Amino acid sequence: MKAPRDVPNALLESLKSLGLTKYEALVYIGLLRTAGATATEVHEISGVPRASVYPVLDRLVQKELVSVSHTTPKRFDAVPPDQGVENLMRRIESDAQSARTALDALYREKGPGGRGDQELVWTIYGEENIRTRLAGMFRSAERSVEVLATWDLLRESMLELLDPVPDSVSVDIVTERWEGEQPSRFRLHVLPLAVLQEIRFPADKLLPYERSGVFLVDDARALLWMEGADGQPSALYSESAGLVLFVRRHITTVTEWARAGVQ
Amino acid sequence: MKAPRDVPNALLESLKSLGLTKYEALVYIGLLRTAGATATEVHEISGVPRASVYPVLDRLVQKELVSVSHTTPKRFDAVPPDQGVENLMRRIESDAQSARTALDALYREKGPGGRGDQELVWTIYGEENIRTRLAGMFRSAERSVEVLATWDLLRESMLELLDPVPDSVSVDIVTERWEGEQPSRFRLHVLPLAVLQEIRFPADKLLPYERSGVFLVDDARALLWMEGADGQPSALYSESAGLVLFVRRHITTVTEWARAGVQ
DNA sequence: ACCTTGTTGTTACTGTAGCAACAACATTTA
DNA sequence: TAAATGTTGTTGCTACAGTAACAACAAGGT
Repeated sequence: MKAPRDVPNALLESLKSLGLTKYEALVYIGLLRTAGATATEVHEISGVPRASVYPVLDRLVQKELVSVSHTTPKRFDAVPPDQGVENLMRRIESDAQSARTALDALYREKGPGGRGDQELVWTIYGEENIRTRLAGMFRSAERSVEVLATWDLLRESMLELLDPVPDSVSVDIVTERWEGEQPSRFRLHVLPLAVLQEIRFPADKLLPYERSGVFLVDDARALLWMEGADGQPSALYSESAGLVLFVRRHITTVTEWARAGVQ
Repeated sequence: MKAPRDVPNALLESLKSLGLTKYEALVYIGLLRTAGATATEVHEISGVPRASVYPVLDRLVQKELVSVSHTTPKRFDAVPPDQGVENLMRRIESDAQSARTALDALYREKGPGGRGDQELVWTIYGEENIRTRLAGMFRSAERSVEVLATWDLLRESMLELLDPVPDSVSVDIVTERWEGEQPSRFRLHVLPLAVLQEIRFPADKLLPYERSGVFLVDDARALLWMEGADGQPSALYSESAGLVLFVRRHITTVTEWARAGVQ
């Protein structure tokens, strides 16, 4: 009779998000460590009240995580972890798939119309979301793409997104340094930009170096990539004249300053 | 102001298993159909109480499913469905991954020992689980593998599992027909087996044709593949002398009958 | 200016469902 | 009989579902 050794809380949370309850997780974990246990043994190992063990085991069998013996008393055994997790994931994947198609049908009903994008400033959370928004901007560029960003950000997230930009579109990139081959496709400006480097404010406090950047397409759509101290990226996107003008000025001014050696 | 058209219940369930609540699902669906809606509009579209809309939207932003504008009043927009679903799946996948490794660590602690597999009859649910058990049996075969199964089952699930059987092990396969090339690796017995074909019982009722089969390894470990009328496969596995002997007799008898033309 | 009207965003409260936890009891096995 | 098994019912708890009310603010009319 092993002790109901306590289980890392993170593991319980993970299993919960796979659709298990606390008890189901505890019982499954307990069974992994003891093959062929009776219900009472499961209770002792997992710390789950004995009366609750029976319905929990039923559910776990239903979810294909444990198998049952035909003895009396019944004995239970856990499916190996990698396969058990896969059994759970299979259901979720299938739900995800059907949700995707059903949602997509609803989504296509409405055209891209609506005042959605005009004259509003949107905040976008999550790197993935920002990247797809940027990809959409670049793909639909008609005249110009202007980029002012830290090298870290460019290298990690940007360069591949710039591939789909049509050839007829001019691409200007401003950054503080460049490693590796310089692509001829873009007009590249490597400038020692103070705004892109470490900053002290107030004078005695060093602000952490962040990945950041601004992006302007066709002088009409702008995106600001920000990154909080926690490393969570977020962005502002807008087609409003106000923000576009601000970004326009920002890029121009910073470039001019750097060129003039103001630093 | 569109009607809060009711949403297919299956979709709500799918989204719930991806970690959303009912309200979160309704609001997200509503936003997919109306770009840049205010909180009140979201309330009208989704049918979610207006007061509940605010915390729900907060959570959706947190989960990277919607973006927010910086106007007053705030306006909200949904991330496109395929990407939204992927944002949800990313979290789940990562949970699954960490769960897998953590569980595996626990799992390896206990050796394969224990009375787990001896003298007990186990029921295994789910085709995947049965297949992995069979794979394990075949892989560890030392002398003989005997298979008596319907052709449907053999073709769909079995043949690839037999690949890892060591060369020194004799493999006997009994089935009611064979399509395609006959492998020389196995001793093959194609016999018109009544047990594997349609059966009437009682005389006027036709039992549905099922995929079924019995498997015997080294005369020591047996697995019975059953399939209920609902098509859900399940299996019995045992190393007990009783069941092994039963399967031993079953295979022998059936083969003898068929050979003698008893039909 | 003032009052009205309607909307926004927030807070508090009630109801409900599913799970967690406990107690008691009938049934079987030794 | 004693011990363990399997079942039922009750209670508490928590997160979500749903309702009501309110302060803050803007627009419009007199």
